[in-house]
Amino acid sequence: MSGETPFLTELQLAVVRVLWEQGQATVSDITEALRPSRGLAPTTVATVLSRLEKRGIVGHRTVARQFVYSARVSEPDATRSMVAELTDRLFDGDVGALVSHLISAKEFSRADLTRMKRIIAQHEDRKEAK
Amino acid sequence: MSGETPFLTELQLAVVRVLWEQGQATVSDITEALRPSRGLAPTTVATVLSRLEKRGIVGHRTVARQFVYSARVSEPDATRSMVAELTDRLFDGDVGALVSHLISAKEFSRADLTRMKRIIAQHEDRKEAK
DNA sequence: GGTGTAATATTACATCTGTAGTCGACACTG
DNA sequence: CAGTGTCGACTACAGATGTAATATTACACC
Repeated sequence: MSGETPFLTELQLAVVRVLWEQGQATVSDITEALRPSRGLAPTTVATVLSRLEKRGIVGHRTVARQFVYSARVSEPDATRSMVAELTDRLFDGDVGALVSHLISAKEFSRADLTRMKRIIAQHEDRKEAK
Repeated sequence: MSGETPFLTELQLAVVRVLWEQGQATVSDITEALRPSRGLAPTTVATVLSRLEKRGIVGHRTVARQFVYSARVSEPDATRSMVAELTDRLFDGDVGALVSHLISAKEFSRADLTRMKRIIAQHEDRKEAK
């Protein structure tokens, strides 16, 4: 189901993010939203959108002669598949290895570690309860 | 120091991995190593290698008229930067958010959670000792 | 010293991506 | 009805990547 892993580039992600945030948006809406950070031509945004549509990442309906785009992939799903993709590539799918890497690789603050422990504990509780 | 984040594609990673594993290797060594999984032409491997060299990911020295390549980027560093890249892209650099996502997104086994806690504890000890 | 051989260098080409210009259609304004 | 502004469609083009064929070159061996 659902289809291939949508791996989004920085720009693609920026565009889809606007859709996630606003629910739906026209080319100009998105161009505007990205103006501060990117300053792209409307045609550029349009091109990106049609390519994303070809991949099934977004869809559109026409309203008053204008395309109103919306995301076809939820943010959680996209995030999940991208993280999964990297986990596969780098850790052969072993999520534990990723976590391990995260913890040992970077200098984590005591607070970070505490937070993680809390997150883990919460998850355990949820499991427990079930 | 060190430079830009080396984001490696699947193929590039496969090639560099051979170098990480074998320390150094010629084009044919790598072609051979990847034959089972990919079956690439030697020229393809050579092309990939020279492109990687242009990016500073690998380097070579000439021995008996043959190029002996070796990685210029360590596996830990490459892994780190790729994970960091994704963390930035998806979680705005918040590693805790990534961990949180990992834990809640996937069904982790009790064992996984335990393992994580152990890893965290170990890390804390190391900090403590310091 | 000519030749075959092995390895590198060069060239090729399709696809994807970032980025955008231009063209054509249509609706609204007078 | 003609002019004009808006939008999407189409075209363009450079750089990266996957994939490889072909050209060149430097040796080692007769």
